[in-house]
Amino acid sequence: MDDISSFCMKAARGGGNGGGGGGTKCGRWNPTAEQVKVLTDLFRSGLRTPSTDQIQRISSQLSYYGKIESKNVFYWFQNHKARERQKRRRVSTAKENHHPLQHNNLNNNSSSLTHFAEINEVIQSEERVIETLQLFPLNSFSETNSEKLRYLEYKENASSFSTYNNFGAYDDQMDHPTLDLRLSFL
Amino acid sequence: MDDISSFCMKAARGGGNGGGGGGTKCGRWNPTAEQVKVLTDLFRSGLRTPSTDQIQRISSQLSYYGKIESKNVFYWFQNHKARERQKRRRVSTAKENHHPLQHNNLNNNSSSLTHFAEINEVIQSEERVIETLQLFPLNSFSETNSEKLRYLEYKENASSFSTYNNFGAYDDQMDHPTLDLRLSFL
DNA sequence: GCAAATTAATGATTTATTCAAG
DNA sequence: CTTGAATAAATCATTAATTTGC
Repeated sequence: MDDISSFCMKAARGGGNGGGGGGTKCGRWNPTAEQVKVLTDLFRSGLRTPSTDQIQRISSQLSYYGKIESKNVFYWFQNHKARERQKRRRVSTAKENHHPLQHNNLNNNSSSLTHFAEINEVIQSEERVIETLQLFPLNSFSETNSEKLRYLEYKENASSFSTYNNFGAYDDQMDHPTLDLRLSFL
Repeated sequence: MDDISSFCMKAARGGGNGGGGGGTKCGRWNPTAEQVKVLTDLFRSGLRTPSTDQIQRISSQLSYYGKIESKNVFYWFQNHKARERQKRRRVSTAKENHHPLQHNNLNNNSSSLTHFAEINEVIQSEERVIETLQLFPLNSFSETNSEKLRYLEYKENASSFSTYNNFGAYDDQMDHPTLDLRLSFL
């Protein structure tokens, strides 16, 4: 609880911070433009999870441009990586019905599985619920048979599988299919 | 029988992949965010090697979100499982001699952080970064046996890190830099 | 022009996973 | 079955941008 932030001198507000200047804002690391540039270049070059050694070197080098600690470098890569991914995901999603779980989860007795509850909630949006198609019927035929099948089949029949794949139907808005993702083996 | 893959229409390339966009890229399956989410949730819920039956149902359901074939589902699980394992293996490569040193460190400015593994980059589901790069070969501080620190340590030592608000003196290598930050690999 | 108020970015923490070892 | 190692996702919190009223 000894919070360091207690004795950080609040320095010049506004006017940007001096890169290597004297401003010692303590609250949190505030990277300089040069620091950000180098970090970004490293990231773009493919570095995503620098090792300790790398972090220390980066930090050491970047300290020339201003105050910085190793942990800042670590956090920067963590955040940048995560947010780039986030950004990509957002972009790739055309219509995201991302509804926070609210209430009634139908009468699924399988709601004991938290993940599934979430999945169901996400997929079946509030608007409309059509038909429930069970991915994993509780009374599915012997899973033993299914397991032994394995997907070596796919390699052989890869082409034939694609038969029933509709393409072109994914663009228009159909009713939301409801995935009933209860696993039979659970 | 009828091979779909033969008549996939080459559509708009670039412009992101449309999750629900119209592009019908044929080259390879490009999962939408929703598809990835459902698959990931299934995986997290314990599904690792879906049966043929399961795969078909999953594919059928996911086709609502975009083009998909059963084989894609199959391959996804194969790849995801394998890559998760790979990732963990890489991380725990040097874990052989696991010595817990979550104790008070930070005595040595350089070696307080210890434990390591060598992950320069981990492959993400969508992103690929495969090049290995050296950060700053100029100063070959190879004294570190490439021991990577676990950054949980940073959290623990956060207070100690922030204790030193000195900037510049934090690293023993204060020899300024020459700013030779040219990234050797750039 | 300028600050107070509001919003957007992003640094820092916490939490939930994964595989693998014991 | 439990625990260790190590994230990555989700979240919290603080700083910078910006908007707005004067």
